[in-house]
Amino acid sequence: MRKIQNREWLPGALIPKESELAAQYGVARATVNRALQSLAATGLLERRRRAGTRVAQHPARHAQLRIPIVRQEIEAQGRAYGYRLLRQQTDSAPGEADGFFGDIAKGKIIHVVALHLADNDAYIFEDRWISTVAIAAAAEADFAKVSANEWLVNNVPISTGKIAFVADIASPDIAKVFACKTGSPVLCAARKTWHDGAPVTYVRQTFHPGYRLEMDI
Amino acid sequence: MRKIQNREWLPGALIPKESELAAQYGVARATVNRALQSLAATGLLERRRRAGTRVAQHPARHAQLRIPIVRQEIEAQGRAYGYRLLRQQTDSAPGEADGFFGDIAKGKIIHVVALHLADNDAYIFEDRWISTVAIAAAAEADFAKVSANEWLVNNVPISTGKIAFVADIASPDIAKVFACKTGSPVLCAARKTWHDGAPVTYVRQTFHPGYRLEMDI
DNA sequence: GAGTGGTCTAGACCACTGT
DNA sequence: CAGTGGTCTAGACCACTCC
Repeated sequence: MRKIQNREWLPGALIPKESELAAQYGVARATVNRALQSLAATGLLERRRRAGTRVAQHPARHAQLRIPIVRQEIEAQGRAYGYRLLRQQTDSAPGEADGFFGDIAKGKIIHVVALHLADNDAYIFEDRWISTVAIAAAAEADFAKVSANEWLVNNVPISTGKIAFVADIASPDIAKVFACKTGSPVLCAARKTWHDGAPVTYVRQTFHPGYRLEMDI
Repeated sequence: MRKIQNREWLPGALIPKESELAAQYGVARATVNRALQSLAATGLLERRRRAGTRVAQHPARHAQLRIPIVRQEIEAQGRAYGYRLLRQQTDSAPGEADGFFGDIAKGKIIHVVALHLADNDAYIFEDRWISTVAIAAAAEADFAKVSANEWLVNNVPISTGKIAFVADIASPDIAKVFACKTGSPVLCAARKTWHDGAPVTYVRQTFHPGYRLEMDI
């Protein structure tokens, strides 16, 4: 890393092979290997068998985002977490989910609208659709007591997912929730999760106006 | 991972120690160690010396965001990348950078305003401040030919940074650039980078309306 | 086909931290 | 202060892929 930062090894340059570095630094090759793999994971190096290891052409590093678990995020700020269920009903898949739920029947999807609070201030407004096909137990869950977020974490096996962040403006309903003007800019996250290839839940979270999504590079 | 997904090991549970797993699976402890470290890196496990390894209470996995290199992102979509310098001048630090540049004198900061284009459509509007204290060569650079982004990548040692995403609304100027209405919601990224503890550059990028920042979980 | 990185092993010592 | 994970070593074999 020092040699890359000092530009001794320029972007695109081929660096010595593992065995040479091991000899130069007087360490075992396994140690060199772990170091180089670690740098490759952050995007500083590109490695290919037989072709060797090169300094990345665009050594922008990868950023890691810890997906915010709402309760933890709020409590980490020293604020009191609150949760309020606004609506829970069976529903059809939302148009914006864009085919996520495939042809799952109307009665098989639960629609939960809820609000996460920090010290009684609205923090995140959440629209969530849960498939009872993938998660049969969800049909009997009472999301008034436990947030759907936490219920799913505690009852559903780990799944894969995709998340997208977009900017939106507060609709009149959202503006009322956050006590802001209609048209205020708000950050939204749309998240889809699957388990075993089956759609589990689609969530659209609207963060309070002024929210900053921060991460390290 | 299978045992966590099948809920054999529940969230919060203490799992066997490395040496036991090594015996169970008939592999070396170093192999178990690498596997567990890998799962810990994705957020599925939490490990502490002496305390052992536990399944994470909220096993939401970490999302990795590849910071978009603008040219690559656009070309990956099969669109032609374009760059236009709108303004370049020495300037003082912007108020929004919030003390990032410390007490660096007014004449020591270059302010570059530029536009990244995809097939001649405005894609990202960029306001960038570069410290010539950290990067003396920047004073002579001509950002009309090369984007500041690429110039920095090719001339500045790798640095650390922070990035924040916020939602904003298009100002009249921004709206003109993107040919959208004033007040349209736009996603913005504010990025600070340091080298050797010294501030290097502060960038505020405004993405075109409708931009989605996507990542995998 | 040869050379590179990928991965594993068996063993060792160390650092941290909970009891 | 004992037990856990963290890290290193020396050696080996394998998989891939470029020439």
